Amino acid sequence: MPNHDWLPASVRAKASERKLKSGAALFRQGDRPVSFYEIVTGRVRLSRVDRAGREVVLYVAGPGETIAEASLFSTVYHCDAIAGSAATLRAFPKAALLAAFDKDRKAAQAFTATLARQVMNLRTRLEQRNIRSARDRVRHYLGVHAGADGRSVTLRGTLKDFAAELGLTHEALYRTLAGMARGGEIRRDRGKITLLRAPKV
Amino acid sequence: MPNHDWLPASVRAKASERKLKSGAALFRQGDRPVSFYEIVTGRVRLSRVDRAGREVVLYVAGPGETIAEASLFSTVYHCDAIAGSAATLRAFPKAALLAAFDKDRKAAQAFTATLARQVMNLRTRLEQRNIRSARDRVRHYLGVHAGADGRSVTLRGTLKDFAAELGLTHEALYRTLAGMARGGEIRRDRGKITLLRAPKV
DNA sequence: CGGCGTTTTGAGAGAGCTCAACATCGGTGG
DNA sequence: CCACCGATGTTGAGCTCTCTCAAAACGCCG
Repeated sequence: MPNHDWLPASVRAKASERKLKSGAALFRQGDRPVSFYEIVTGRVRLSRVDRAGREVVLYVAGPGETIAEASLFSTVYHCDAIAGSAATLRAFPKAALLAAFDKDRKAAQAFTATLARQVMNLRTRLEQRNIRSARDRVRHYLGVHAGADGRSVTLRGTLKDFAAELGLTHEALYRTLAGMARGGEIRRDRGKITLLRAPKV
Repeated sequence: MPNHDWLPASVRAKASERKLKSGAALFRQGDRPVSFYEIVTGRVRLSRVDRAGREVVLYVAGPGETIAEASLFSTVYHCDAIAGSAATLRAFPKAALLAAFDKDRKAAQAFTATLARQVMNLRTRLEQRNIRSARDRVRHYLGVHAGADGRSVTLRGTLKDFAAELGLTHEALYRTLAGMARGGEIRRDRGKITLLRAPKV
């Protein structure tokens, strides 16, 4: 979800880069939001600490994803943001963003549209996680992400990344893909998966 | 997430009720969006049909949830909406909504804020689904949804509903809650769960 | 060549799912 | 008031599937 689509130039001009070491905090619960962040590289996890002192991870965001959208509309962060690896981020000042939305209705609408799309994407991923079977989960993914031809998907990262996105261990995914390929359901060639025939119901 | 918060009166006035029989389509992929819907009762599933003719369910929406947010900003629906049971919906004309946002900046911002909150909620639920252990999933839920005192949660619906929200079978949830209560970790009294002590790591 | 991360395959165990039976509760009507 | 009924709540037993731990082949880069 590249944000270059909807971020007005006036805001993009005010963006600043920020680097975090692994384990460093971008912000803490209770801090006042001053910026909105896009992750360029690395991972940042959003988490809360419960009464017992245990960390509850809410989300792990990767490259291309944004965090703290909702905080744009609230006065404090309601969770911590901690780098899970060395990470670089782009920070967009909250004030500049809100000002831009106030002046530029198109920008505001584009931002809203982006959020609406995110909502639908997240719902789709949520539905996927309801599927227990690794094979059906892969099928669901292929059905949702198939390209224009409706039969092939190009993977962005490694298979391990793919496994994480599917919420499976990489071993389970390897086995599942191998099994589907053996059964003639899919074909794999370096980062691309093609649906060969309908899975037997 | 009651939408009464952000829907301006001018739009609410234009809302119309609509009833669907089980299996009836609310809209089909490719249709032009004319309305934005809130589900009052029943279930509506969003799905696509892949080349092989198999239905891929993207999401199942229940009472209180809204569908087709993103379609407000696009010219065609990109999935089907089909009633999974007898359902009643409230329809808000797309044109009225957009017009209201254009006139009333507060309404537009409120809508955006609602979407932003939804994004965060969905991310939280997504993270929860990454947790395999039923017990840890319950703990995560309690940690996230604890009330002001940080130790108690009041369930809205039945335990079966709770199980569905957690993505567990109701049997697994019964057993887990019983086990946690037996171990002195929580206390249950009709629809309310209280955290008694920190779970042993 | 040597090291590191990804990909792949193996074996075993645990945890939740499935099927099944039963208890409980609230509403409905005779 | 009681019998009936459906839905929720509860417990039992077995099974399947993924996770976990382990190890080896493969590819890439210094």
